[in-house]
Amino acid sequence: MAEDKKTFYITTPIYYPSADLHIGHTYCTVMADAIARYKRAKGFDVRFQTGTDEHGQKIQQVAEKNGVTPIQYVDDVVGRIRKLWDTMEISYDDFVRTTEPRHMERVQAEFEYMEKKGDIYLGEYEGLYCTPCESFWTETQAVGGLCPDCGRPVEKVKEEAYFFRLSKYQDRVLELLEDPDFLYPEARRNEMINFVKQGLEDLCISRIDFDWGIPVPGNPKHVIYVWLDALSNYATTLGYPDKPNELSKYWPCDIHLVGKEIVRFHSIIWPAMLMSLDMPLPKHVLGHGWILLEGGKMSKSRGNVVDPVKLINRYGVDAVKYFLLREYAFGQDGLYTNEVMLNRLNYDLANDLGNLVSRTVAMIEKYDGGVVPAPAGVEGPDADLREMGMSTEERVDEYMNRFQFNNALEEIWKFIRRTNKYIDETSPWILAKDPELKGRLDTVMFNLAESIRIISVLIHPFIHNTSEKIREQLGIADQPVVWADTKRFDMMAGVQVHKGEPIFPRLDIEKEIKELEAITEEQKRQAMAKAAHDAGKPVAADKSNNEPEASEAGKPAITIDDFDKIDLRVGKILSCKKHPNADKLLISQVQIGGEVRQIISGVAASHTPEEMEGQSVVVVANLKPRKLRGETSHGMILFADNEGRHEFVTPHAPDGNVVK
RNA sequence: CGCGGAGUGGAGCAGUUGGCAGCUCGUCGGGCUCAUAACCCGAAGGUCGAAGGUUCAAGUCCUUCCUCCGCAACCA
Repeated sequence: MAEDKKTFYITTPIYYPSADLHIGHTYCTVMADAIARYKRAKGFDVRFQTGTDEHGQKIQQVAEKNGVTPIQYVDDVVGRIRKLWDTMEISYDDFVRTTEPRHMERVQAEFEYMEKKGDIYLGEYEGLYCTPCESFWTETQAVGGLCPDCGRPVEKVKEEAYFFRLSKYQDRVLELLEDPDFLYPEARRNEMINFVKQGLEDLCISRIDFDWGIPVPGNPKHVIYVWLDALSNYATTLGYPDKPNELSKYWPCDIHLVGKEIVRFHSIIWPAMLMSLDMPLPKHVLGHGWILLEGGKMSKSRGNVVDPVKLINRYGVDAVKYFLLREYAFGQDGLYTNEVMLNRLNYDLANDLGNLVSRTVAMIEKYDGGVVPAPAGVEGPDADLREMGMSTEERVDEYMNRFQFNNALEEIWKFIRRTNKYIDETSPWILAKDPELKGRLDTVMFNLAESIRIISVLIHPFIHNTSEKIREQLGIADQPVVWADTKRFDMMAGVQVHKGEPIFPRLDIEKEIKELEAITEEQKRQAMAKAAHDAGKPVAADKSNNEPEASEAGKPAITIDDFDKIDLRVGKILSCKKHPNADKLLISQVQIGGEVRQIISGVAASHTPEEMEGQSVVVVANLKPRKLRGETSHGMILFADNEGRHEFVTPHAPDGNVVK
């Protein structure tokens, strides 16, 4: 029986450990975990894989900045990522790191296979290169032939590189995308079809300008670049290509769960690679939406990242999981606020579910000495309750098959509310007053115990700790959680219940919001203090510093001589107009002493030209002139960055004055 | 015409293949007291961004337009 268990393979993306993860990554992993646990409950032999994508230039650079080797750097971050998943009780079966030999060797084998087949060729990658920065830039990035990072001129460089014949698979990929079952949601599918129809170019898959990667077999001055390395993880861990039996057990993958930003790589490039490798294609790619904050996307530099650890410490793993799964519609972006989250916890978990368990167990203790009585007969709302209880599983299953976690949970909660209503309908406290109605009271208590038992099974894949707490109070903690038991209504008679602590204590929302905000402020403050602190000493000395906030917010210390190089002047904006050919730019004529300069500023989102005119400002006067979308800017007007809004820095002195 | 997303009762959102517009919260009124000031019932509240069109029938399909939001170009 166990032999012919159906298998099910689901993956999350492998995350890039250049920084710690935030609630967006948690969201994706929690969904994958819920699917994995659900499929296990349904009897599948599940393989759930997550991991980290550890190569590439950015890791190499961040590690250097921190004065450690790349592997030391990623070991540290990956350790914290694994700890996060442990804390969240993510039930992954395998955690892949692209720096592991089992992965690297097999990627090289793939490369050789594809090369032998003629799908990989050595060509020339042409780009604009800035030697001091060791970076390539595109034509549009390097405006005016200058490096966007350091301002020095870039040179056109042709570099040897390997290419994958992506174009060869264009028609087959298009065919795949036209299968409505392959890629969800539909909006993404249309987007991808459109993209492919515009034509696929061959993909550059190697680099020689950095070495933190998997060497190209037979030509080790090249390292394999990003996608061939990263995407392969889904198959290399299964033993591709040397262990075909293990591979075929779980391959093709059932679900690649990914964020919408990498749908393209998973629904176009990865299938094309697999076609080249003569491997079966994954069955589904699911692209989920983003969790947005008020005012836009989460971003480290804006300091508005929601830290999952903070929420878990305060409210528990199940609360965070429940919220993520219940609140957002799959595939669409969703808004996060503390208030929305706290409301969910209170209404659904504390009021509806937690309170239902409390009141039921309390009544069984009060009326029956804590032992669930046997039912006497069916009447009134009994049949409706039982029918709904035993059929909820079907509706949950339907939604889960369409990856609609929010609706699946909503179905379970409909039954929870139905059970609360049943208590009102039957008014056990009235039945308890009349000894002749004891039989009826017994039936009611039994039906409630059965309903809650079913609920405990239904919620188990999503919030298993809560399920176990409920089963503890129901007195069935020692019995295995069996999915098929959601179809029964005859298991609770004679069971001894135990009243315990409230499963979810009710929260004081206003107080919690205030405290969460205080914590966020404190974290921001610490990050800034740390950045300032780190800036004061050589970076190499601080090996423990892995916080990207620090490197982004803080700048290295400079001397007074460095500062002296900058010529700061007071200027007065005489006139201002919008840049005719750019959304964010304003062009100002600025009086600086006897001179009038044209200076362009990227502040159109914060100020109208009218607001600019007449302002006194501080200007960097000796900045090299530069063209911006066709207009020359000679200098820079300073603004204070107030959470994205540019505020004027106003000097109270005549124009032309030196600022020092 | 750069790419994409969104505009649905006070708020946040669902609305599969077109078939009487739903959910949670909030508001108002009522019920109950077993329970975590929880639970249950009822009510008010929407020209589904605008205008055309297809259809017996459109939030749902087509066209045009308006407004927001990401990304990209650009933020000396």
